[in-house]
Amino acid sequence: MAKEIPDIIVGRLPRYLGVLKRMAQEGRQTTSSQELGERLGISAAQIRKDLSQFGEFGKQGTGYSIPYLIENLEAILHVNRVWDMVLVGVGDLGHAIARYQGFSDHGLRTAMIFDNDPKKIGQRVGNFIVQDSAELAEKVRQAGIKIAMITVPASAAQSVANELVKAGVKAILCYAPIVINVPPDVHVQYIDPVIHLQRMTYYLS
Amino acid sequence: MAKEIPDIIVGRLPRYLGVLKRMAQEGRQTTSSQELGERLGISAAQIRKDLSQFGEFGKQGTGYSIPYLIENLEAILHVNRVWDMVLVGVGDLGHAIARYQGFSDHGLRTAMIFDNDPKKIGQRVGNFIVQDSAELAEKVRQAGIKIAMITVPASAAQSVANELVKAGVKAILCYAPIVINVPPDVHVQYIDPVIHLQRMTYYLS
DNA sequence: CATTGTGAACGGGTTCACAGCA
DNA sequence: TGCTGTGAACCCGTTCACAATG
Repeated sequence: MAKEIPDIIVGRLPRYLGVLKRMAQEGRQTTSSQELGERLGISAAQIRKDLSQFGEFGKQGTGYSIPYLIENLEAILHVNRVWDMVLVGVGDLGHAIARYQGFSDHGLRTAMIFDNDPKKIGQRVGNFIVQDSAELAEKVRQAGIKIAMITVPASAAQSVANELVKAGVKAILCYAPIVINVPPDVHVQYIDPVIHLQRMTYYLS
Repeated sequence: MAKEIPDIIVGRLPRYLGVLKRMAQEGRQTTSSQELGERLGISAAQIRKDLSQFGEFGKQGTGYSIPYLIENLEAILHVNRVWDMVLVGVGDLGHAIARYQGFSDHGLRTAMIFDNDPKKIGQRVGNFIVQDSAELAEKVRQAGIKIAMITVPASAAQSVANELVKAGVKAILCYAPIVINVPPDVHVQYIDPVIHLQRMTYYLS
């Protein structure tokens, strides 16, 4: 792979993959850039151009084989394997994520959960026993975990992130409503409902 | 307001507002485009240009008054009031959102919650009694609610969205991992952790 | 004949650089 | 002097349009 893929394209690939998997579940075998575009609200030309960055997956006149395209996208995104993840912060949201069933079949698996509240440590949540955050760095490094989800309060998020980086984590999904500082080789994504909601209130009278 | 503001700029405003509010809590009175940029990972020029779309909020040599800029951004985003929201789907995630304390102080308030599971209807979750989805459209319209959060399974999301649209909702935050179809005057935002995570696995060896 | 893959054209978002002002 | 606001330049992502092809 000589060429650098723009991040904005990478960001669309999981969406393509998700729609394709749903189509596969519906029993579909082939699709076209046009149909994908309609389902996603993206132009057909854009989808073709995005996919063509990684190879020639389609056939003229026929379109794309859904299983074949899924297979290739999973390989591109490195989800043709299972990534263990660590969850830090077992409040209401952490609780929900710990029990979430939607990661399997997408190359992701919650492997361990941590909290620093003595009342929570040792308790069972979903299929997990809440472990002590004090042991986070050691346990995470030992397990070779590279992906983390942070659901602690904003005030604790940066120090948790520091621990995770120390433990060798390279990708963080942060639910705390702050920007965290990490080394350039660590990727961070944010999920904050307030941001999304305020983006929409702009358009409300 | 003669000019149309690009959506990509609108999408950044809530992030500016969030950082400014945190600065205000820290007791700060003024800031600069450079400092904002460093905190957010955005160039100073971009922040100045974004803000200048809406007026001249800064002072040369001094920077921006934090309270003044907050006030203006809140007005622009229409969060200088409180928007009632409806939550549909009281699973683990809905449960967490119903109890979430992070909406207040941001112009947002969960006002009612619904589910179609007879075992959940009538139960108390947070400060709410779970109401029957069958009454959703009527209750939501009567309350004049314009914003909804959907936390039902993917298979139910579209029909819930249809009900919400019927009830006059104009903004939907969808946690179900599918694209929903709505009229062009209804805004939709999606939150799906799998999308964010797979975007990062691309960069992992 | 439908649909892909892609070079070229286009458009718009970002950065630059500096005048203007406290 | 320090920092904003902004026109101009630049760059990059998107769309267009069509040759290629099963």
